[in-house]
Amino acid sequence: MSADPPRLTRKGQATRERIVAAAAQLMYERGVAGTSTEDVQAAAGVSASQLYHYFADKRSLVRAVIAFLTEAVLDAQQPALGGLDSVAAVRAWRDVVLAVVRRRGCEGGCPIGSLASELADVDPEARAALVESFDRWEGAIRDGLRAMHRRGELRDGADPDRLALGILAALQGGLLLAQLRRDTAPLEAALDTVIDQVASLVR
Amino acid sequence: MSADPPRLTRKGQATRERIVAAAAQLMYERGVAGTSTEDVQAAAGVSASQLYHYFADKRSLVRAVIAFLTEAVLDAQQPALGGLDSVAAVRAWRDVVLAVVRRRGCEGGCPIGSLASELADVDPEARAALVESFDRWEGAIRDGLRAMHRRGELRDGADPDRLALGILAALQGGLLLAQLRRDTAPLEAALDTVIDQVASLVR
DNA sequence: CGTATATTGGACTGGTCACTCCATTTTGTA
DNA sequence: TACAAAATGGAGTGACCAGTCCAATATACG
Repeated sequence: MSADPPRLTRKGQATRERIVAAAAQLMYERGVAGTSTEDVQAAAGVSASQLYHYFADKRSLVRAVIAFLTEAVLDAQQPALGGLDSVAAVRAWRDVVLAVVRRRGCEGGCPIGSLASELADVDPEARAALVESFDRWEGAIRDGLRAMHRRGELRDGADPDRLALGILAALQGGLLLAQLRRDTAPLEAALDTVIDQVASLVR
Repeated sequence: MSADPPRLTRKGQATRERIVAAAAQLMYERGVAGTSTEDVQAAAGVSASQLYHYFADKRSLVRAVIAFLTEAVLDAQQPALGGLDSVAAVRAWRDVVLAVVRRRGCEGGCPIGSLASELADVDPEARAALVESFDRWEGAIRDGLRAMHRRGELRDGADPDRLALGILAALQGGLLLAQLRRDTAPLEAALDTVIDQVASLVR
């Protein structure tokens, strides 16, 4: 499908990463449309020819940013995200997420969610990449709940897959409202509501 | 605070509304940054001087669009949104929301939520307007749950205000995931999870 | 009817943006 | 060391875009 990528020198790799990191930061703060390639050049300390040497166009830079932010977001939740196989673990993860959000003063929302909202209907390739990002996130939550279910800790009627989706959606909606109101209360309410529901399904 | 608004002729009023409706449609489909004032002019069939006769600048047009879409979104959920004072009523509202989303093929997400994500951190006035929009939405949900609580239909431990926030967040997150995946399943899972939680708190 | 005011047409502008081009320097490797 | 490929500098380009300007027309109202 894709042609062979041009070989990258160590220096080239470093430059490329600097560009992606700078772009990710700016696009998170101002959105993709609000970030010009010139802004990225200035922030990364590179010239136009460098940026376009490593990326075919702005959209392919955006795809690299999606990959970069996906790793950053999932990493920031580790190790809590890795073992969500008890209500206590889920509540601990909730606390980790809230700490991250508080640290940045409720600004910025979810890096992946913001990109998803902006790009879902205007950039099909970005959308596909974002679907994959959310699949990984959802998968991590689902694995924990499935483990609980397998061990018989959840009632038979409970559907761990749907609960995982419910938790992820509550997180995204809670983050949006927290960003808008500059207050973590909506995020706390959202997560606690779905986590209480999980708890109520424990035998 | 604001100067007296220039008087509008019937014709002027109609022109102004045509501009707002066209802008709302385009900004919903492509985002605010993705919609140029020239696009709006073409879609509304007006000239640049007309647009800038009725709106000081693009940002004030955006504020009008927020008001317009807020009414549209809340209206689309009536009368279901008005009487959410039983679990059955909440589930009926859920079905109304899902019908709306299905009708548009899961494209577009939430008109207000999308604007919130794009504007929360870059346009303080827009953010304030969007906070008000969500307050109205949340208020409608909260009123229903409070009525249930007042009538003693919810357990004493239940907090109707937090539940209302949880429902709104689940809706927003579910809409985002549904938009991204082009599938209503995430929205159904999100809403059902929080609604089941409400149901589990009924005496 | 007459006049003040609202509405409209449409060309124009200064700035920004994504992206290109070509020359030059640096790096990997035989 | 020599050479091919990679990396970089930086000016340039055509398109687009928010907002302006002034003249012309339509409308309200005394």
